Amino acid sequence: MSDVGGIAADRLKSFVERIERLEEEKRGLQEDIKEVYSEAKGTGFDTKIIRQIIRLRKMDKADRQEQEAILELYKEALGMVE
Amino acid sequence: MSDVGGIAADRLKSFVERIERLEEEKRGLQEDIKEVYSEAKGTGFDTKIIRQIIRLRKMDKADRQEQEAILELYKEALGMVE
Amino acid sequence: MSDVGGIAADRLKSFVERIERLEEEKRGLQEDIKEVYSEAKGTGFDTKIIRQIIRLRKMDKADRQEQEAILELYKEALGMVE
Amino acid sequence: MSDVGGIAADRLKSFVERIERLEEEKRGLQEDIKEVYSEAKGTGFDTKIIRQIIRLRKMDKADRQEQEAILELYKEALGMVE
DNA sequence: GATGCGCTTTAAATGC
DNA sequence: GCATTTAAAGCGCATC
Repeated sequence: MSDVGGIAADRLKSFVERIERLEEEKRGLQEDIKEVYSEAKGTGFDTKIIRQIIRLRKMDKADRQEQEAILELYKEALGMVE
Repeated sequence: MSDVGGIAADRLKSFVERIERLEEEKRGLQEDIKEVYSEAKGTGFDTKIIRQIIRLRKMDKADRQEQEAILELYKEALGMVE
Repeated sequence: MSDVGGIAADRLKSFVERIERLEEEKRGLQEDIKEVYSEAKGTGFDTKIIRQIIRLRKMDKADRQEQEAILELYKEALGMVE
Repeated sequence: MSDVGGIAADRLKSFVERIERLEEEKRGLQEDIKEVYSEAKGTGFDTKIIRQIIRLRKMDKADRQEQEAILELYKEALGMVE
């Protein structure tokens, strides 16, 4: 039986291993994503822009506009606009 | 057919969607991991400890690999490999 | 004297330590920067926007315009503008 | 005097400039580090090896700290600290 | 000798 | 506010 210093060692080990396995799979998907970007790049696309596109599609439109408004304000404050 | 402003819109769209799909799957795995932590917590484990164990195991592994890599480099440096 | 397996151990050590010292200083500056951001935040500024400002100031204006142009193009290609 | 669109322009400017100055210094240190690597290379060392040594020393240190942290956690878990 | 590419490192953003 | 995750920069390398 597996009680070590009041800790259920077997259960703990099981949790740790499950997590490690899932993380491994996750890493695999990350690789896949990287490959798609590579492929896109190889086809002549700019991956940085693709990333932006994906981010924008994720982002709520209202949020986006607010962000831009604040930025404008700050730019004005610094005389960065004519 | 799909050329918009000089850009192969179809291909671009395909890349974007593939990435989004993979990211979706990744998010799913992330959820799973979170659930395992929850479960562990529900069983009375401290997730902070579990996280640290996992980090440590990862480091140990990386460490070992580094050690081997450096050994290789030295062997090369000393002409011990052809 | 310090020749170990054909390697000038003393010299090597000296290089390593110099680099580590410089990296230490660099880390110190990074801390300082973080503190300035904290202070700005405490004064009510939005650090995310400050970061953007700094990035923009760094960026060559021409680059910026080109980036925007490309982004526009891609957005059009995906029908993200009306 | 410095209120522009509701923003304390002077303060903002001051923050931005402080950060830019610190970043400049940081860049200087980065240069220095690069030079040390160059010098080492000029002396016949393989910079790849040096980088690996440094990485390894960093890891060892982090590892040690992790070990201690986890030990602390376990001690806590076992009620060995007040 | 320059350019592009991939990888490592560093910075920024997100989520708890 | 901290820890994790994601994005961008910088660097060295290989190639032409």
